[in-house]
Amino acid sequence: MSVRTRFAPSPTGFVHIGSLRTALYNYLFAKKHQGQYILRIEDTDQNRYVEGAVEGMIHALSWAGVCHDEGAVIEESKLVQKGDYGPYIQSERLDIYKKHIQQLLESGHAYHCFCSKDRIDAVREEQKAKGMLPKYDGHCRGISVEEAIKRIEAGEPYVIRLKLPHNRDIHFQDVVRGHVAVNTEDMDDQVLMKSDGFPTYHFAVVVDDHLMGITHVIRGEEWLPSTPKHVFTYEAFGWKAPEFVHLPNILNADKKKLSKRQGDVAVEDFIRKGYLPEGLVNYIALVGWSPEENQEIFSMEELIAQFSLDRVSKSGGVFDTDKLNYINAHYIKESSDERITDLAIPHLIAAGYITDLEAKERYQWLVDMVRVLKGYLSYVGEITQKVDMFFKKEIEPEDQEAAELLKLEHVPQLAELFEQKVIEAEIIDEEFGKRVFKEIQKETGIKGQNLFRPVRVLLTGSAHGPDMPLIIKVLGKQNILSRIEYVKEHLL
RNA sequence: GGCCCAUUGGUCAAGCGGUCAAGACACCGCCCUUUCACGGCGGUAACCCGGGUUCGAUUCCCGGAUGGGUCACCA
Repeated sequence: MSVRTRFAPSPTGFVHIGSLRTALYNYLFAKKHQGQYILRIEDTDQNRYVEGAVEGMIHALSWAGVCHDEGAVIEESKLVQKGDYGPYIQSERLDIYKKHIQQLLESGHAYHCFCSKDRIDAVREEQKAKGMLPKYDGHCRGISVEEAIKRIEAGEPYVIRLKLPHNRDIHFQDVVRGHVAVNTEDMDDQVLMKSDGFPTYHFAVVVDDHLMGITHVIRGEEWLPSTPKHVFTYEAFGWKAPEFVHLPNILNADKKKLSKRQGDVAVEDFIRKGYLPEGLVNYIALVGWSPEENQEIFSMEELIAQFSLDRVSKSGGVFDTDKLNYINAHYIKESSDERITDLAIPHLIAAGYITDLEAKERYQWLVDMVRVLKGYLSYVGEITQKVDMFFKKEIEPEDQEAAELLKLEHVPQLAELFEQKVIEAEIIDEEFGKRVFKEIQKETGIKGQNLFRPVRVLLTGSAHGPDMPLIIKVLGKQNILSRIEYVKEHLL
């Protein structure tokens, strides 16, 4: 039987970085085994409906290159469903759940519960006060189907609960944790169908995973404690349970579950900042999984080829932005100048450096600038912090070091001579930069750091930065001349 | 608190009874470079604590400690 995996998010608005990894592992495992990877939307909580969330999530996932074979997809900007096991949106499967809950009711594995919220709360309070595990007390367990029907017809609200046997150990094998057993006394008669007619997660996952032929349930470790309920439900249906694979959490620097308070957790945040999909995916693949060989940089194809569930870690890993940056910087360096330029333009516009129109008119110039800066970026959005030297009109020494360089006694002479060379130049390209330094050196005897560094400050205000000839080329004649004029007038 | 899970350098992690305990990020130093990055080379730095089992435990077992997860008509 071919492998079928699924990523089943609840459409609450964005894709958490941990969810991306879950989706990725599902995808990698399926592809590795020539199987299918499915996207199912778990929208059984009507109170949590968020407009456009599904579209947003699909967008983020496809940005990352984690593409599903079946499920909700966007075609011609419309949300449609693809595959033979649909619908893939749980709110469209209500009749399926109704049919299946009936089966459990008939087999005695589930029962109607008419307890009010108040009663249940009171029971739980009392249990807590006594130091007991708060759980449903089984008040309605004994209600017969006939009585239940009567009460339902009378309009009483109800839920349907799973009827757990007493004191029984539920066993299952988790692919990453191994054997796990939980006693039913430590479990609750979980609500399967809510009073609004929607299934709970615990019921819908089991029904859907079975009906959709899912062979491997790969999900976050927060589901580990509720897996016994699912296992029991499979059993109640007489179904074969899939393999369970519970992934360790991704943590904050303080080792707590990655949360919004402490920085970026949504893949949308990383897209916005200008991370490349290859970078994020490559990094995230490495938190919770390690390859056999000492490899760090992986394309999606390589990940697919090398991925294996038995190399998934058992314990949570801290999300390390430094390492993400390192990997992302690698991909930025490998990318074409045009690609990075295209990504950089919105940032440059937002920062007010260029307008929409200029982005088009001066595109080639922007590409040249990006070529100079590319090697300095961890993520594309960072470019707005590095680009000032190409846009500013007034050169002021950036720091003490730059100011000192400008005070050297040969600087006026240097400025004069450099300006002259630029005025005479036909074209200002990289070669010009290289040549002019040689000429000045020959004519004046000024050389090495004494030559390059003051010129750098003269032109950029900074004592450090990218290769001078490159900067000279990007700056161009007019810029260089006006900058030297400014410095001569104000600073020398 | 009950239950479940985990524990190798600051971080990600390899290791699967005998190793000088890999590698990467970060950090430090050197080289390259007019400078800063990049790159290259090198360095600092770890098996949570007790008991067992064994000729021998980071590796296996049991306790403890610590951390995390979970205890909803949310997923």
